[in-house]
Amino acid sequence: MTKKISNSEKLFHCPVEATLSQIGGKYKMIILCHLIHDGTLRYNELQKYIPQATAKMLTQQLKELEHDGIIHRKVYPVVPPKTEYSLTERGKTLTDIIHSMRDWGRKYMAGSFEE
Amino acid sequence: MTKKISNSEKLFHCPVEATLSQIGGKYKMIILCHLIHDGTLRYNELQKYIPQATAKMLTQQLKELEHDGIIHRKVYPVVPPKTEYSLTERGKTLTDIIHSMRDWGRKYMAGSFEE
DNA sequence: CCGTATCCCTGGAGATACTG
DNA sequence: CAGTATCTCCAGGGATACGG
Repeated sequence: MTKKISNSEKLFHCPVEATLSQIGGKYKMIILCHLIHDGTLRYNELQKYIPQATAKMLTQQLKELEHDGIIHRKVYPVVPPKTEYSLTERGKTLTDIIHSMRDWGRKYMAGSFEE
Repeated sequence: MTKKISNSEKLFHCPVEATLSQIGGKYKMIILCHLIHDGTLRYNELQKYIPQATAKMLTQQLKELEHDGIIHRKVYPVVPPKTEYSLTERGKTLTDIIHSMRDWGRKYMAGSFEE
């Protein structure tokens, strides 16, 4: 059992670094992109959207986002299991960033992603 | 001598991934942040701003950004050498993204970076 | 379905030394 | 000053198998 997870009390040299400490993880911005678009997503829906991430990676990134108060994890005690991920209020404040990234990709990387 | 450098012709699952393929590198957004703020910076000025990046890493990230047409590298043939980095027109289109990240950091990570 | 636990390997990245 | 060239290491992350 390791503690780790996240860098509170670390000092950064500029605000962008501080932001990256929260959403700079390998798949975090992509996760946020889909959550912003769809509102709520189940674990396996996220897997479908982000097939390049293994289950281990996806789980880890989700855990960190939850730990940092960016997303909310709701487990339904049913069989088979059901887990839903959604943005917290803090998470919703990241919408501007993700939207500007999405818009830039559409405009300047057109044709390099599936429409 | 390896070719590598950059992922043209790769297909992404969403526009955010495409954007990240250009500026997702470890220090790229931080480099851009400073170039947007200062306009033009010399190599050693960037080193001062980003001390956690080694010379090798800084050079590599700058090369990739140049290769992707995001920054411009101007070498002055003087002694001692002088090299200036600045944003290309394409690079300037990333201003929205970096500014929204900077603003978010200031607002929601206040106190975690040197003012 | 929604994850965890292990094993394992590679390439990302640091340290160091050197050059035009 | 502005980089390059090597060597090295370890931890980020993939593959696989299993558990509630």
